[in-house]
Amino acid sequence: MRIGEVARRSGVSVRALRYYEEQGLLTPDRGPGGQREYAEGAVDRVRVFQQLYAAGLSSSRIAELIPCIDTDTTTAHQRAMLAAERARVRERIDQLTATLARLDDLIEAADNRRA
Amino acid sequence: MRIGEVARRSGVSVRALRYYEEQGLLTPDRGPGGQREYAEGAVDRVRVFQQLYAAGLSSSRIAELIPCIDTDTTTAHQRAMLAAERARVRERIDQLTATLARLDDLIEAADNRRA
DNA sequence: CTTGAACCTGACGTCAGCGGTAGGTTTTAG
DNA sequence: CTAAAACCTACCGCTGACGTCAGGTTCAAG
Repeated sequence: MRIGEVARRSGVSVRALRYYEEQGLLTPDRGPGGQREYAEGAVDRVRVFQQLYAAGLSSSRIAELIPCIDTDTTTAHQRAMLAAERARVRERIDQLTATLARLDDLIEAADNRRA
Repeated sequence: MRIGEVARRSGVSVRALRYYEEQGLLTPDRGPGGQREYAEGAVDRVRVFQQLYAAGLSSSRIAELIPCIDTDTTTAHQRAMLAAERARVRERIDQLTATLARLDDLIEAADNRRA
């Protein structure tokens, strides 16, 4: 599969895919003409990357997590990182939930003043 | 209250406070020597700003919301914006919750492989 | 009255995750 | 065989929320 198809199927830009490679997240093979050749699983992996990016993880963090995704062994360090990132996401959710409540207050107050 | 104290009490940098002013979020008075003089409520307002920034709102969005915070009337436009931002935060929470589940999967898998 | 902390105004630097462009090569369709 | 679509590398640009000087002013303490 070439880069354009991966882009279409995963919903990210070609540029983004090359960027991911630059960051060490993807290392596709190269065809005889030098073009990138992606394995089937690439599309799913890109989707995972997008999800982790959306969760606020940096490229380097995601790179560190890759062995947890596709190897058979995990080191203590990797497990600790997973736990740490989980905690971060958890905190973020809690914080956003608080913000949501704050916005609800503002909305309620605004509605009252309209009446 | 001068800028340094506001910074300490609100937990942001002096630079950030000047930036907020640049963005129209804060408009402190000026003392005779040209120094910024903040009212008591400034600290709380800065905390609200931080919360909204953390929720992914931009400076200009926050600036638009300010009238909802401290005036007595709100326009339909402002109420619509509040609702839209609320929806955005809600979506973000849902997405993060999905990511959390994903991380939990990874963690469980990692733990199994360790055993 | 001096000195050092805190303040002021520019203005440039940073970082991340790409977007966009230039200039050239490879692949595919007809 | 040709033309266009898709690909390549290399590089500069962008945005947002500040960090970080530089060079000068003001304030509080002794």
